[in-house]
Amino acid sequence: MIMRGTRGKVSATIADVARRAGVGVGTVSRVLNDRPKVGAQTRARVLAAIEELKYVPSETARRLSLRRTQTIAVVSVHLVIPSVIERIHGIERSLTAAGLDMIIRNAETVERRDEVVREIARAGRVDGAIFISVAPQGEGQEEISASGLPVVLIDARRPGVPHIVCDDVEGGRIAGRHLLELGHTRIGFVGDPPSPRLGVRSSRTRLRGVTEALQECALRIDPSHIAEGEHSRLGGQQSARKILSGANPPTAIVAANDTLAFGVLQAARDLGLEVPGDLSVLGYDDIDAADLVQLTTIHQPLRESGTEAVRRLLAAIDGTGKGPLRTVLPVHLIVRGTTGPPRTSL
Amino acid sequence: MIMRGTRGKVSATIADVARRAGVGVGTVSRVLNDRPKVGAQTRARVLAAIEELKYVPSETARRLSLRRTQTIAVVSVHLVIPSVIERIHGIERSLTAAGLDMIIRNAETVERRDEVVREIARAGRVDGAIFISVAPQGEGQEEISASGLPVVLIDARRPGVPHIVCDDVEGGRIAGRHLLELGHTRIGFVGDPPSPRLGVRSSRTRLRGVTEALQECALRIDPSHIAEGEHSRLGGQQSARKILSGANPPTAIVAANDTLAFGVLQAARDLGLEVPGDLSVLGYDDIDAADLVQLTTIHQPLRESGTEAVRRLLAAIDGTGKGPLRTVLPVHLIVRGTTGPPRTSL
DNA sequence: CCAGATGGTGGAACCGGTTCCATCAATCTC
DNA sequence: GAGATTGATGGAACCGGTTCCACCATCTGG
Repeated sequence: MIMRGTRGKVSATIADVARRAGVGVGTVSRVLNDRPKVGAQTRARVLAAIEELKYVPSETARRLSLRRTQTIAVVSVHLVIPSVIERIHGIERSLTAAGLDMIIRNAETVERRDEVVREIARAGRVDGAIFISVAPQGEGQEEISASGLPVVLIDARRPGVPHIVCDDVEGGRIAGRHLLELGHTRIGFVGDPPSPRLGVRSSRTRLRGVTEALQECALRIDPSHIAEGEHSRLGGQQSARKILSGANPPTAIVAANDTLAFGVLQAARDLGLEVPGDLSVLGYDDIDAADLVQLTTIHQPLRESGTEAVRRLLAAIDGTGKGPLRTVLPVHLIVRGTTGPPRTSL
Repeated sequence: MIMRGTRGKVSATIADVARRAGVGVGTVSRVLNDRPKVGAQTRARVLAAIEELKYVPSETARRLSLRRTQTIAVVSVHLVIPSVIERIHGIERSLTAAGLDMIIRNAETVERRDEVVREIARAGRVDGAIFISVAPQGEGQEEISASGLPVVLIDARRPGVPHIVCDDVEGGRIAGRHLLELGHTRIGFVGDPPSPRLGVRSSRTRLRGVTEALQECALRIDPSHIAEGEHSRLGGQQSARKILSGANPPTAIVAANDTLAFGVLQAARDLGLEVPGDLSVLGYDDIDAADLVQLTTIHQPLRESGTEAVRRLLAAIDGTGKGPLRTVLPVHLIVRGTTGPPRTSL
């Protein structure tokens, strides 16, 4: 048994307004959309009728007629990752300002992602989509590009699709240089699981930056000082333990994100290592909790990445200029308490 | 210049399918909605036509026709509060499972809240709304209740509106008892700003629980050991500093949420107090970061509160039974490292 | 003074679904 | 075997906007 529109009073329609004002529906529509060619008195009469009837246009009818949903989809990995939340926050603000709705879908697994992508690709569900740290791939990508739906990626890259990224290589370099300047030479890296998962590789890119910084000093990372694991505190902890229990452990570890860095800190504690005395730890993202535990980290303009993505998406939807395929946002170092000179060099 | 539906190929409509299958639109609709009274062969033919045309029904047209938006609104305070995020996560899961869309609006200020409430109250925007730690008030409340829109509140109470809350009094009691059992007698409390702001009072309710626990032992809280400030780490820090700098400071502090508790920890560090030796700190929420800093806290079923809210809202939308006006979810204590016996009693 | 512009206006057609009603054949009932 | 019931089906009407076209006054220039 389905209940339909029975609740509340049925709101007035544009026809009611037209009748009340003694004009045609076309005229009311013109008034509503602030279009010219409406006499001053007529306009006043229509406005009065709208007021009296407490008329509010039906968004749904408008959408059907305009063939625009006024809604954009945000697809992200697990909704609890702090950096993702910050980005969504930026998106939300811009979208609201533009009078658009946002629906959120999360894609924790590859299967779920493909399902979500397919759903979105269906014509008419949304006017555009923003992907955060996920990118459509394979069949899903084909479907979505065939549908012509405007898409912008954040923290992900895919040939031919506009994307907003932070300068991950530079971030890695900055991290590496900071540790080098402190006197570290044995530097480790804890990252996300590698390749194919959800189509994002920022972890690897940051590693590349670190590597480059070391190369400038003719140093390199011992392969046994690199570990990759699940994007979680536990993952960071396990990776760090593996690295630190080796024969000649590093004196500093760069983590691909703050959550992993927290795990590294935990591992250090477990092993009785003092931070930063015995081990320096450097995170990435500068999420809220980083300040809490005094984590030195690379700050990314997370919220800005969201607003920028919206700007690009709206331009694509309106057909107003394409803009560059890639927008790179700057990052910078925030020194707190988890990095310092290595004990041996004191 | 407005671009209309010009991008991508125009997708097939139900009429195209009907023509292709050589049946009427009514029949196609019946097949689509899995309704009976369709012959087996006819159904097969229709399905074949759908397949051939890659037909996907227009959600917008469906909504207009059904007079249902298949969308619900989630209104929350600041989108960065971790407990809010967790709740939204629960909501998102349930809603997706039910095939509904969710739009998120945040209401950081009273003005913004009223604006959002008004927007939502407009008939036809959404089928229902969930408020998290905010509640419509005043004119907005009237408008929304006049519109007959189903609403469920989480972590907020308003007469006559169904709401999901955790047992804040009991949580406060549990917190109080835990500290009493450890031997504390001078217990302080750091909470959110008091009354009218956004219409939520859980901070005060938790305080009441603590007070009750103390009363069971014929103790009470020294009024100078209570402080209320902004819901942020800084707020907690300032409140704690005020309390701890008094003449006869407490040996333990209960915070109304984990974020405030982090501020309290910071204040303790600033003042050179050892935790839990000189000061025990007890949080509330059990957010992710609580584990990170080994904060003893009261665990609330945050995600579950979201799923429960959706369950209630869907029931209200379908008109299926009203259910109780108030649903209270249980809480429990998680002992970690920030609480211990007071030094004086050792 | 008249053809042609132009501002203002009404309303049909359309967007793409759902639903209800009329119709018709097949089966059931007594 | 006539009348009633039931299953299957087509299609018009409807949901509530937007847009385009036809039409009517005015106003303008020649």
